[in-house]
Amino acid sequence: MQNTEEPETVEDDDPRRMLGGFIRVQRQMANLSLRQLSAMTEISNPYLSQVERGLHEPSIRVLKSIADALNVSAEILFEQAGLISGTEKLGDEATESAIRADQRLTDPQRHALLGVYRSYVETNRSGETTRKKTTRKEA
Amino acid sequence: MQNTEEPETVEDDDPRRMLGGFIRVQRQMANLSLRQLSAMTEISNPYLSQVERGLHEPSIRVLKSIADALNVSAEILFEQAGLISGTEKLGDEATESAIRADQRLTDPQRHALLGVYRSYVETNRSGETTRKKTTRKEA
DNA sequence: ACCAATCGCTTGGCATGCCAAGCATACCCA
DNA sequence: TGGGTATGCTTGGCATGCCAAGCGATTGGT
Repeated sequence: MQNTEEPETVEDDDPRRMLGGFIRVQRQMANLSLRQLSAMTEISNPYLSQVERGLHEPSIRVLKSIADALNVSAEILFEQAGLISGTEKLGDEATESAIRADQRLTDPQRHALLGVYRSYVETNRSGETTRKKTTRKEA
Repeated sequence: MQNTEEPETVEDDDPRRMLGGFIRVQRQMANLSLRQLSAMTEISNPYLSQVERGLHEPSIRVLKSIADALNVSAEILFEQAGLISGTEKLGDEATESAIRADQRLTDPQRHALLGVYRSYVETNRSGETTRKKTTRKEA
């Protein structure tokens, strides 16, 4: 950080703050102190504090153990981290991915469910007005 | 590095190698050289090389731009990275919440799809034949 | 035979992740 | 009033992420 003074907004990187805030809220909802979460995740409490305030971008390992300890599906955390949705077409594919990865389904069931899902989407597309369909690339 | 000698097997961390290998395969399938991928991702080619060989654990930012450039949905990469291993409960929630959040579905469709999904899960629970559930646990 | 281009890889180093130790505050109970 | 314990935060430094520069091997055109 080159910010020697001025307790300004971080303004450096938004996603970090969003992610941190989200984590903090989740932790508080679970009635956990930083040290308690620290014990569960094997991550030091100061670092957790910094992550929650958006001062650091946690590594994958850290992010996963946090998600794990807070009982938040990792995908949701990644979404918050700006990984998955955002500028992507993945919003559309999220459901498909989830179904594909679902271990509670047999292969035929998976296939059937995907079929139903796609038919719904297709139906809506044909009778739809202006749907926001951002098919695009990222810089 | 606590490995003072032995330039041999990495044997240090498996998931890293798995992830790296997966990325390398994807890149080669797309017929891209390291430098080409480097240009697309804005990540240096040496570092990509190291990641692919499992010498480093890439940050979220890096992982995302790789997934992006290779046209691989980020979730799949995370799966490979051992992040989203299916703790049954979370897998369940992932699918349901994905469906619930899917904006391409109308409310009745959402409801119907959830119904179908739940009935499948229920069916499997009573059927209970071959269980191939990879119950992953980590240190 | 040579040079040019391209491949993947190694190396040195700056930037950042992450932690151990310690500080300040607030709440309790004797 | 003073000590015990809980909270979140700051700081110094080791470990790791990540990159610019450069190297040896391979291919192909002249």
